[in-house]
Amino acid sequence: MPEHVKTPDPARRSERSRQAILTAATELVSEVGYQKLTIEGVASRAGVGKQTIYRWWPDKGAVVLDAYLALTNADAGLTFPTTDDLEADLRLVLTSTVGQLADASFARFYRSLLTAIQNDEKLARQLNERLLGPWLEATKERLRVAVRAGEIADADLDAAVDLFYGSFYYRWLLRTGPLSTEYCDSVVALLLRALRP
Amino acid sequence: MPEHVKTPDPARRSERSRQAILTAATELVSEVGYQKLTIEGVASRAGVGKQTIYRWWPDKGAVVLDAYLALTNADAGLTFPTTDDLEADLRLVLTSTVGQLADASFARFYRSLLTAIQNDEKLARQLNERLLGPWLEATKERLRVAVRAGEIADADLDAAVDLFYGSFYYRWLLRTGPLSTEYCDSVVALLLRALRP
Amino acid sequence: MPEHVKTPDPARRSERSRQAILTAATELVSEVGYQKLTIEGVASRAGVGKQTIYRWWPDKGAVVLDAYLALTNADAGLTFPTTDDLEADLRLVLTSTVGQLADASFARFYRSLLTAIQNDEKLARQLNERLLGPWLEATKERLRVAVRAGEIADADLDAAVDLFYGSFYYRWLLRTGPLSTEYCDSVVALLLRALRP
Amino acid sequence: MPEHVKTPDPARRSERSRQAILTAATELVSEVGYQKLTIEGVASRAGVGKQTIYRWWPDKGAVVLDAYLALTNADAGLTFPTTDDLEADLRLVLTSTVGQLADASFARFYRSLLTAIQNDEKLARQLNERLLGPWLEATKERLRVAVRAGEIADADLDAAVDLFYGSFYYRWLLRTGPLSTEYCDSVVALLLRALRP
DNA sequence: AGGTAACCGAGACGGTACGTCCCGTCTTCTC
DNA sequence: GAGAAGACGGGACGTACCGTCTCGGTTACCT
Repeated sequence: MPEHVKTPDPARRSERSRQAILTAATELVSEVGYQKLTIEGVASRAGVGKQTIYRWWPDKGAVVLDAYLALTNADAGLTFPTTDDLEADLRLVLTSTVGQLADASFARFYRSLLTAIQNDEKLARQLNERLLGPWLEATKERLRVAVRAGEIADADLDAAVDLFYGSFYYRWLLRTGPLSTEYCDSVVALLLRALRP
Repeated sequence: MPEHVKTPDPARRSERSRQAILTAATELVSEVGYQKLTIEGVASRAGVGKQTIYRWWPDKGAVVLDAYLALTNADAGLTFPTTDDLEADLRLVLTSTVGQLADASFARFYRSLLTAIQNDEKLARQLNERLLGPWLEATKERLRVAVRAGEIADADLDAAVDLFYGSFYYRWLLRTGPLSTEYCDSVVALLLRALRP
Repeated sequence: MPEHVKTPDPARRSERSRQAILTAATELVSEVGYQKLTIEGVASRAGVGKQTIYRWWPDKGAVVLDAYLALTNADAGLTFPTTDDLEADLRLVLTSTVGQLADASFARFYRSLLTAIQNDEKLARQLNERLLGPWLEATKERLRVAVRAGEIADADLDAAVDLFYGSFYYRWLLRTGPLSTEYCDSVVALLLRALRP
Repeated sequence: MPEHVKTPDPARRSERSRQAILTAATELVSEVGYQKLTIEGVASRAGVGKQTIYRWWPDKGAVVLDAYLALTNADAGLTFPTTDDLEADLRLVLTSTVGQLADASFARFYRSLLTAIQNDEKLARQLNERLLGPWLEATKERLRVAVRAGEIADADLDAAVDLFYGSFYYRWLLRTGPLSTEYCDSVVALLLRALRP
């Protein structure tokens, strides 16, 4: 497997350029959306040659993912709220997500990301590994705590977290209805009924 | 307000061309995906001038939506399975969807459509009016039947159908896990627990 | 020989664009020279898409050749001066060429053209057919008139015209010395000595 | 006028690199021609950093000139054939040049060089000083010998050598006709007629 | 003999232009 | 007047090189 693709040397990478590119991508995805975002636009706004982008990222999806992760500090640890009130914890997670998505530019950004993974399995895998997976695991861990406390039944937690987040994202992505606090309450209520011992 | 936009006369529209365009779009979206599908490609494959497409559709999203609707005969009535076994009915709906999505080219097509609506609110509205909305309503109607039969509690049905479909689409769109019959069973089981009287 | 290269239809060609392109090329080659002339620059100055250039010309050499021919009206007939004084006729041809080359922008243009043919045999052939060949033939014809009049010997006229023009272009292209009226006189004098009966 | 351009120290120059660069340039100009030769290509083939080229040569024209001079050992003395037969001497010079140009890779090289000087006056001057000038002078000296011997008239020798070489290069550079032994004979014959006492 | 300045290979960088693809509009000719 | 065909001005693609720069490493001179 010779692979003559001449991979660049990360040690020599310009941190200044990397930052400028991620910042430019973040701004542009908020301003014009993912589809209309162009590599040329990012390069120009970042004051960077196009090649510098192509050298380190395979396509614009990868740039946008990195920009999103940088923005949300995703690689830093994330913790699921864990008080002694399961219902309140679940409600908090949904309502704070509603709060984030109320910011139109964040919403556009996140929607872009989820659009991008539809056409790029590699990107989807990365998103899962670095963002969704850990978060789903944290959610399941919170539920396991509740199971051990006897608050909920020992059900199929994989399906449970899908019900939890899925109902929510379903509305948002397919735009079948508005997201509201009441809606969050309904979802949490139904989920807890499904999981009651 | 005269509006000089010179709208074409639908009476003179060529049915032959319309069909050819929808067929070409269907094939191409299966072959190359939504992002790489081009209006020029559709026109060429359909043996049609580009103007004929632009005359009748505003953009490629609308073409793909029409192609999808034509393919699934969506405008023809759709009926939710309604036997005397609610659990079986729900399970049937999910498993038959799993069956459809197992066809890679259909999956690609459907995924394309959902990608397209992320960047086009008008398209999202149309999809809701012509496809998702009626189907969600049919689902709720099935649940209302069960409520009247005393099989399930009189819960927030809007949230309930979101749990039902959402968990499913969440997995599929975000690629967080595989779709399987067992998974369908789990979702239905949890939903019924949430709705039991 | 199927040849699926999709050749464009000359009947639909935009004359306005063609003119704009040739004009822009003429100006740019005078301003910046052949090497620094870019297709993008020509397109931009002409207010034309790049594809419109690539559709009708294979490369910038061909554009520059056409621009030169349009400038010099070369396709219109050209006549070699033919009075009853051979020496004056020959001298006139050289001195008027000196005059043309004194215009720096014309000189740059012509030099560009001759540069271009060094790396493009096809272009060289076209230049010969449309410009150099007819002119060399006209020169030989003038000499044949003189032969018939008994003014000069019946020598190898091909070599004779090469001596005539070659000495001249040799100086100019290789920059071994300046072009002057006296130099023209010397060349004509030597040539006539070589050809005297 | 301090001039802070930091000129490199020729004493420390790597002879190995210099040779490798000239060799690589020679090969590449033969293989791909002057236009398609790139500094990066030369550096890569020579196993040399680009900076090492830019440090010692201003541009690729200069590299190619040096490569040509190294190839032809031009800086070593060159002598014009001087027997007691002027006609044979002249004929020998032309026919041996024909011989050299029959080598396609040499021809491409030489043509490249002459292309390069069209867009670079400084290079043209260097070529004249180091190659063309001495050779034209040697030719004129041979003719002066003939003048002193009474073999030819005391004409304008500058113009005479231009006739001699010009006719030849005119054909070759402008590709108006083939170079052959007969052609050489014709040129020499005409020149001698022009110069006969 | 050790220190240091310069050349060297390598190659990342901000750029420019390449030649191609497709956009959405416009024009021409046919049915 | 709708439609097939496709030229047009334009914008972005991903690639190739430009000429500059920065980075260790390796000489070669100079204390």
